[in-house]
Amino acid sequence: MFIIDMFREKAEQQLRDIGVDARIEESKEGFGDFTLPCFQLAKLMKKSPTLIAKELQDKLKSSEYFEKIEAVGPYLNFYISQSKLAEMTLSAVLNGSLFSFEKKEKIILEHTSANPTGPIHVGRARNPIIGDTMARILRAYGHDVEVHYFVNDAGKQVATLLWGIRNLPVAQQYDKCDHVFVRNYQEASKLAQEDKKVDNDIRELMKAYESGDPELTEFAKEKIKCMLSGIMESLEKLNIHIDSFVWESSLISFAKELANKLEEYVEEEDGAYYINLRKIGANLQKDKFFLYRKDGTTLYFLRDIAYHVKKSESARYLIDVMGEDHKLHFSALKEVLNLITEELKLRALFYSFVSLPEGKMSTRAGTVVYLDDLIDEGYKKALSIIRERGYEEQDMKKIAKAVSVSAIRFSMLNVQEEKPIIFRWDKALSFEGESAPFIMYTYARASSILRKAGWNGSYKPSFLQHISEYRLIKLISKYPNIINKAADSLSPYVIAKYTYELAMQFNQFYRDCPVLNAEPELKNARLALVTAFKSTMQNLMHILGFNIIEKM
RNA sequence: GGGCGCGUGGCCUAGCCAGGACAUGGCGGCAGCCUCCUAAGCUGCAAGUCGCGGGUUCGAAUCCCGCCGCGCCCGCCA
Repeated sequence: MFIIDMFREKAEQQLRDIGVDARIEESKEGFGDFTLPCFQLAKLMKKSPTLIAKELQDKLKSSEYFEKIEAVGPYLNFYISQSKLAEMTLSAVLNGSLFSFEKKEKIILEHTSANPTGPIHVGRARNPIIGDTMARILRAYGHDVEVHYFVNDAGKQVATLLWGIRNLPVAQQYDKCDHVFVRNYQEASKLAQEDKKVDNDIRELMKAYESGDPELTEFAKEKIKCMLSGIMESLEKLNIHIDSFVWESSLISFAKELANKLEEYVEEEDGAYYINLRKIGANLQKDKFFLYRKDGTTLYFLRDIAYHVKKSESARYLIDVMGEDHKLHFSALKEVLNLITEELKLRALFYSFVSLPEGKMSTRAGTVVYLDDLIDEGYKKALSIIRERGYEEQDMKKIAKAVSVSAIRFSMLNVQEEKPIIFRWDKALSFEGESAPFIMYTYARASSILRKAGWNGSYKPSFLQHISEYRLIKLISKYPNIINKAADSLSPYVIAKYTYELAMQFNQFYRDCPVLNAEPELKNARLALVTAFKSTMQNLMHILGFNIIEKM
């Protein structure tokens, strides 16, 4: 059981011992640690809540776990024993048990899966950042996570890309494929809209490709790999790593087999085939989900079903990270999978879009900020700030890189996933206040103290009496609860908020409690706390995908 | 038109699922703090009809109903 829950349980036990069976809540700042509002009891006992609180206070004694139990108006407040909490928390951190969770399930988490038709832009970047962080959270919580990227090399978009590369001049301004071929893709899709013949050519190309034309397959493979490596290069800069790429084209024959198995639910319209979800009892805003075009080529819905069935063969728990535009698709997918697979846990982490102040991001309209450019700008900005502080050249580069990468990740993680984000340069690259550099700076302060102190490892927790010490300890003790919450609710932002809060609390401690100049016993106790903070922070920064640096 | 989500000081944001004590923090603004462990930090001040209107409740930012605004979706695209 997590430390803080143990204290809660002890408080509830003390209440049960005097015949009160109630759930206590966490207090607001300044009212102890736990509280029992007595309004409900007042109704039952037909007495005023204030009187009840007072009576309960008189019956309860302070204990090993609670140093004070006090009635304030209609509330009964419990104050945790500071030395007990300090003792338990510090030892849990220092022996590592605070950070270790029991082994859990095998999970396949899919994120990004961006079409390999152009560079990742800021609008899309929320997906890999959320997805990668979610994977790190689940791992920290004890799950065995495999991260997937579903490569769309089978749809119309890709046929358009291939047509564009074959039939239009290839620019040479960039060295990365994604920045080069995106122009061909843009131009090709524009032409396809204007010219029926181009559209037809692209459809023919798609048909030939799907039927397995060897020369075309080879060409496509090569180009898509190059696009993908450009995308991955961008993602790796942000410490985002994919374990496994699954190519859609490899699933086409399997997808067709599956479609046959679903025969009884499939209907035909003008030569195209769809699955009728009403027939399987689903109640969505749409019943017809098409599996095949009338030319016999497969559609994304069918291929995605096939992909999920494949995944379910190696993991019983699947998580998809995707934009809110996929909600209907996902609901339908889930309905179909219920027919085919048993005991599959399939969950989605949806996020809202990132737009620009002037509106939606659109590659074609040119209203787009590429991730590569954001990373470059961040690096430049960080470097210019550091230059004024006089570091060695190689340290400066390392710090600038760490700061920019972490700041970009944090700015995408620090908002609830379902809230839309309007991208602003100054906010995405904010280095002050609620930001990654603030967190990193705080960590560096702790590192600096420990570097100078040379602690021998002994400490007596009872020396930690200051309110700022206590608040820091209490926050550290909640680490497992926070990981638990983020993992179960699939909410990376919970970790971002907690990490920020922890850093903030350390800064209070830093201001109020000098470490190096303290009396020996107190100094040792504080060094234990600083060490505990640093370890906790290290875990959190790793989960957030920051570059961890000791000095800045 | 229907479905899903969002609406909290000038701007951004937490709390909402599991209703309770003065609504969390940041940015920006104003006023301060480096003979003392890193000032990317810290302190103080100004600034809020928690979109609007009803309801439930001893008590509503939180739950319910209705409305308004914004986003996304309702493709033989992915």
